[in-house]
Amino acid sequence: MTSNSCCHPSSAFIDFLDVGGTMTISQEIANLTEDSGQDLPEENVQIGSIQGTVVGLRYYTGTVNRGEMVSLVRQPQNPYDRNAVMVANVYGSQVGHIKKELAAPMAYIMDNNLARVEGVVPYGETNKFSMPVNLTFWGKEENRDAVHNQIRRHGFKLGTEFKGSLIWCTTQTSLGRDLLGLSSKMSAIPLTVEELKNAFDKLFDDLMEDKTREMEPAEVVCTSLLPHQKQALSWMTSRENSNDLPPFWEEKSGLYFNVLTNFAVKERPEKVLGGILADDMGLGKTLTTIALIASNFHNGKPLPLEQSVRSRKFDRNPSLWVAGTGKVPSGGSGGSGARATLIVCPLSVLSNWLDQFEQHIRADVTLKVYLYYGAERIRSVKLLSEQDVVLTTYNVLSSDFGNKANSPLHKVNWLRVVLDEGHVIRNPNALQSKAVLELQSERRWILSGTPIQNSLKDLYMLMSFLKLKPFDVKEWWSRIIQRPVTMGDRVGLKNLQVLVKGITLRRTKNSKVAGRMLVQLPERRVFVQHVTLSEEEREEYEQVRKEGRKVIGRYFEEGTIMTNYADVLAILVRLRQYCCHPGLVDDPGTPSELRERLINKITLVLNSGSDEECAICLDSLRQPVITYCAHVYCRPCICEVIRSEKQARCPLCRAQIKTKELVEYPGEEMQAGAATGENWRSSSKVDALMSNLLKLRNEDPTVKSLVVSQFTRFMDLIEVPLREYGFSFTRLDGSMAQKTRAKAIQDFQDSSPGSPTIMLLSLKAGGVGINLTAASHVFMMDPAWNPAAEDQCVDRCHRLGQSRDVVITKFIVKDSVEENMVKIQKKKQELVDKAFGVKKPQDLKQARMEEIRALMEI
DNA sequence: ACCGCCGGGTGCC
DNA sequence: ACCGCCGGGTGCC
Repeated sequence: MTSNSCCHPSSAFIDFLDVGGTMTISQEIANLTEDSGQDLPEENVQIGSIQGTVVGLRYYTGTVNRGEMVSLVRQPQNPYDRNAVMVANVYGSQVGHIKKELAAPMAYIMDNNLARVEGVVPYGETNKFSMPVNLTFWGKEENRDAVHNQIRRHGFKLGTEFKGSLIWCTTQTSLGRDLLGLSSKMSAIPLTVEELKNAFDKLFDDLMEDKTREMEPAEVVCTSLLPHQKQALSWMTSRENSNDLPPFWEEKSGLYFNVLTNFAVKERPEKVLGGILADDMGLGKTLTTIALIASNFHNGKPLPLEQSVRSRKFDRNPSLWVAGTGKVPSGGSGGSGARATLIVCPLSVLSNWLDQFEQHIRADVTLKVYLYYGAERIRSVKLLSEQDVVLTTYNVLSSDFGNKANSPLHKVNWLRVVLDEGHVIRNPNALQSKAVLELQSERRWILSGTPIQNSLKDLYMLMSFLKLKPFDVKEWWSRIIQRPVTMGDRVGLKNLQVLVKGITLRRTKNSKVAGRMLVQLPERRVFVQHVTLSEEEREEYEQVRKEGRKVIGRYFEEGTIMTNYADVLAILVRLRQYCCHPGLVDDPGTPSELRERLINKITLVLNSGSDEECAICLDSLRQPVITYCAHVYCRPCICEVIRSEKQARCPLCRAQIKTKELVEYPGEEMQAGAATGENWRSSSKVDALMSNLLKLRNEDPTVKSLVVSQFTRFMDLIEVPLREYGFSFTRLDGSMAQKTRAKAIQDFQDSSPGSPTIMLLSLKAGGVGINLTAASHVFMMDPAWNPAAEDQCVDRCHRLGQSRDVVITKFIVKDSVEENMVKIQKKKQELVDKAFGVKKPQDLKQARMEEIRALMEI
C-alpha cells in the first residue's frame, strides 16, 4: 500500500448516485462502510522543519545539487545503528546518512508513522564529507506535539518554516536558482478551490498548439485519414522518433538538468518515446494507432508494399489470427531487435481491433497479427517476438503475470506497447497495473478517452507506465506534483500543466482544426416520455413503496441507515424494477444464515443489470464470488490478491479475507425464472416501447434502434413482444462471451435486408468503444443513476460514421422513484456546474441520506 | 602529570 | 577535514 491522502476535490462528488462510470454497487457499499480515505495517514499538515546534516558522502556515489530534493529512507537493519536514516537522491542512489544524533529521533518518528520526512539540500552540495539538508516533517495535526517532543528530547528544536518561505515553493521551473528562502512570492497565494477546478477541467484542453502538422500514413493503410487523424499520426511519429529530452529536462553545460527536482546527471535521461492519446471517443484512436504501426514500422520506415501480391489468410478460429503466412518482411530483424507492437485492451474491444486491422490494412500486405488470447494461446517468446502486432487483454496479461514463470509477454522486448482504454490501470495496487509496468519497450502509448477520472492519483499510474522520470516513483510524484497541486500551489499546477501538455494529445468532438469542427456529427435529440402506470401496476407499486418506506424509515429512526445500506439499495432496485415490469422483481424471502444473505446479495448485485465490474481487474465479473464482507470480485482476481499477501485483506474495505470464505454465485438457474413463457404479461413501459417501435417501423422499416436497460431480465421480457410482432433483433449484454458479442454487433451493423433492426443493449455492456452506428434511435428503458453512463451509451451510435440524426427517447414513470432519480440528477448536475467544493465524508453521508429520503419521499 | 599541551592519526551509519 | 575527536608523547623557564 502506498501512503496517500490527497484526492482531488472533484472525487468528492462521486457519491452513491454516481454509480455509473466506475462505481458499482459493491463499491458503493464499501465506500460507506469505510472511513472514506482508504489510504494511510493524512499528511497534508506541515509539522515543522529543521536543518540536519548528511554525513558519509565519500562512501557513496549518489550526488545532489543545490536545491535538490532528496528522500529519507530508514535502514533498521544497519549493523552500526538501527536508527540509521539513509539519504538518497532522486534517482535512488545513496548519498549518505543523516547524522546519528538526529537520526535517533527521526527513526522513532518515521517508524511510528508520526510524520513523513522530506529533505532538500539547500547548499554545500560539493562538500566532500557532509552537507546540510533541510528536513520538513509532514503529518497529521494530532501528531504535531509527539513529533516536536521527540525531537526536543534529543536536544533539537523543530522550527516552523525556513526563512519565511514555504518549503514546497522549491518546486519551481526556474532552473533552481531561486532556492529556499529566496524563492518568489508567486506561489505564496494558493489557488482557490474554484480556480483549481477550472484549471483541472482545462488540463486536457487546448493541447493542440504545435500539434497541427499532418502526416500521410504509409501506403499500406487503405483508409484515408481525416485531418485530425493525420495530425495525431504526425505527432505520435515525431514523439516516437524524437530525440528531445523528456519534459522538465534541460541540457546545461554538458549536464542534464531536471528543473523540478534540481537533479543533474551526466547520462542523458531515458527518452519517453510515447505519450497519451486522449482524444474523445469516436475520433479514431484505433485507426490512428494502426496508421502509426504501419507508418513507423521498423527502424522508422513504413511497412513496405510487397512486390508479390499474396492474399492474406485469416484464421480467427480458435485463438490464432495470423495475417499472411509468408516470411517476415526484410529489415525486421535489424536494429534493436524489437519488431512487435503489443496492444493491450479490454476484452470488449478486442474484436474491434481485429476488424480494424482487417479493414484498414491493404489486403495484399503481410502484417503478422497474433491474438494472444484464450486457453490455447501459444506461450512462446519467439513466436511473439516475430509478430508485427500482438493483441491481448488486460486479464490475460495479468493472469500470465501472476503466473510469473510463464509470462512470455513479459520476456519480449517490444517495439512499442499500446494500452487501449489505458485509464483502466489507474489503480496502482491492481494486479493488471503491476503487470503492465513490467512490460519492456522503449515506446509506450496510452489510448484513453478519459485520462483523468477523478484524481491526480490516476495520472500517477500513467506517468509510471510511461516511465517519465522522476514521476514514475510515488514519492517524487507526490512531492513535486500531487501535493503542491492539491494544496493549491500555482507553481505545482503550472508544472502539472507543462507535464501533461508535453506528452498528451487530446481533441474533443468540439475541437476545431483551422476553424472547422473536427467532426461534424448529426444532431442528437433527447425526448423524455412519461409513462403512466396502469391502475393495477400503480397498486402493486404503492404497496412495495409503502413497505420500503416503512423499512427505511425504521433505519432512519434507529440511525442505522448506513449499516443497512445494502438493504436500502435492494429496496430501491426493487422499486425501479416495478417501474419497468412487475415480473422483474424477485421474491425477497427471509434468509437468516450469512451464506444465504451473501448469495442473496451477490445475486442482487449481478441481477441489478448494471454490468458489475470487478474492483480488481475493473472488467466485467468473471466467475463472480462474494467475500464475507460482502464485496464482489472475479474469483481469479481475488484469489490472486489472497495468494500474494500474507495477511490478505479485502481491497475495498480492508477486512480480512480467505479463499475458503468466498461464496460463489449460484447461477441463473437458482432464480425464479422470469415469466417469459405462456404466462407472460406486458407492462405500461413495454407497451410504450412497442408502440414507438411499431410506429417507427411503419414510417421507415430500415431504421434501427437500440433498446437500453440496466436490467438484463427486463431485456428477456422485452424479447417476447419483439418476437410476437415479428421484429428481427440482436442482443448485447455483459454476460455474453466475446464471440457472441462480436457476432451480435456485426449482425446489427449489417445493413442488408432482413438484418436485425433492434438491439437489446444492457447499459454498460462491453464498455466504451463499441460501434453501433447502424442505430439512429435509442430507447432508454430506465434511468441510470449516472447520466454520464447514458450519454456514453448513446455515444456508441452517435459517433463517427453516423449519418442520421440520433433520436433518444427516455421512458420515465410518472410519480415514481424514477422521477425522483431524474430530479436528483439535475440538482447534482447544477451543483457540479456551480462549484466544486471539498465535501467532508460526514457531509457526503448526510447528502446520501437526504437522497434516500428524496427518493423514498420520506 | 590522577594534569595541560602538542601534534599525528583519523574520519558515516 | 583549512574541522573535531582520539589517544600517545611529553613536561620549567
